[in-house]
Amino acid sequence: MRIGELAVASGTTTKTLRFYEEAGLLPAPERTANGYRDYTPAALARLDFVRRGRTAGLTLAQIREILDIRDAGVAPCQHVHALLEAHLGDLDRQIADLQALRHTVAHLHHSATTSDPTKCDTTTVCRYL
Amino acid sequence: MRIGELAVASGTTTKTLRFYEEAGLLPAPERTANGYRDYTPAALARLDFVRRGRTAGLTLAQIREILDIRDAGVAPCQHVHALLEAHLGDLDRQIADLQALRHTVAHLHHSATTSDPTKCDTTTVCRYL
DNA sequence: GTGGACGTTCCAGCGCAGGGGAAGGTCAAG
DNA sequence: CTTGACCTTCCCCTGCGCTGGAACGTCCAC
Repeated sequence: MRIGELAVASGTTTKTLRFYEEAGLLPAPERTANGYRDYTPAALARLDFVRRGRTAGLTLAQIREILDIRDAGVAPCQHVHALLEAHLGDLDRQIADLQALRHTVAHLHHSATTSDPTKCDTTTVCRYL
Repeated sequence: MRIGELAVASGTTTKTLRFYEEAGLLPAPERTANGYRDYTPAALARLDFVRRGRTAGLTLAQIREILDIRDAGVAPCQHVHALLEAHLGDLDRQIADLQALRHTVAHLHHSATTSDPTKCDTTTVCRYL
């Protein structure tokens, strides 16, 4: 399987595939006589896993950790479990932060809606912020 | 006021102040005879505005827009109002996205908690994702 | 033998908001 | 007279996940 075919099959681009190889996510494939990358179907399964990880919001570095564990012959279940737990915590924190920010902005927006613009003070640039 | 003093007074760094000047957020101040930047107290008020904008989650580019309007002698109220409204929409979208992602990750985490790790299939790297 | 669609490498840049550090000038205190 | 704390400009680096482009090789059909 050549790189272009794999790109189509995996829904990525050849650029991304070379980048993933460089980043250690995709093992360097065999080369054909002319130097072209020659992928096995395993690469497609791996890319599918990468895609699922990305969908779950994991970073490439985290996905690589999991792949490295699997490649070392160990089942990455435990690591994945811990990773997902930490990720949940991250998400909760991000959501809480964004909601707090949303409250702040909603307040600002509300005062900007109900206030009298003629009372603006030029020294503070804009009193709505 | 020298740059170091302004940095302390505004709670930023000299690096940031030069960066803001470069980015057009802070007008280039007068220079003393030896070439040092010499800030007026107005710079502090402006930095305070920048800080408030940042706290509200605005980008430096957005803050700059507001400052540019104010510097043009116009009250930026209307622009700020629209900006905040759009920002609210962005935040709502981000929060919704993160919550959807959280649901997905929570599901994955749950199956990783309740599943039997011995059933792992090596071809899919990890069935929890 | 030529065109076009593939493939290869390497280098650069995006957007965001600065940070690091070099190489040098300036000023006050000891 | 020197030390140390400031200041100046300059350019590169960070993280993240790619993307674009140049310059070149290869293969297949016509």
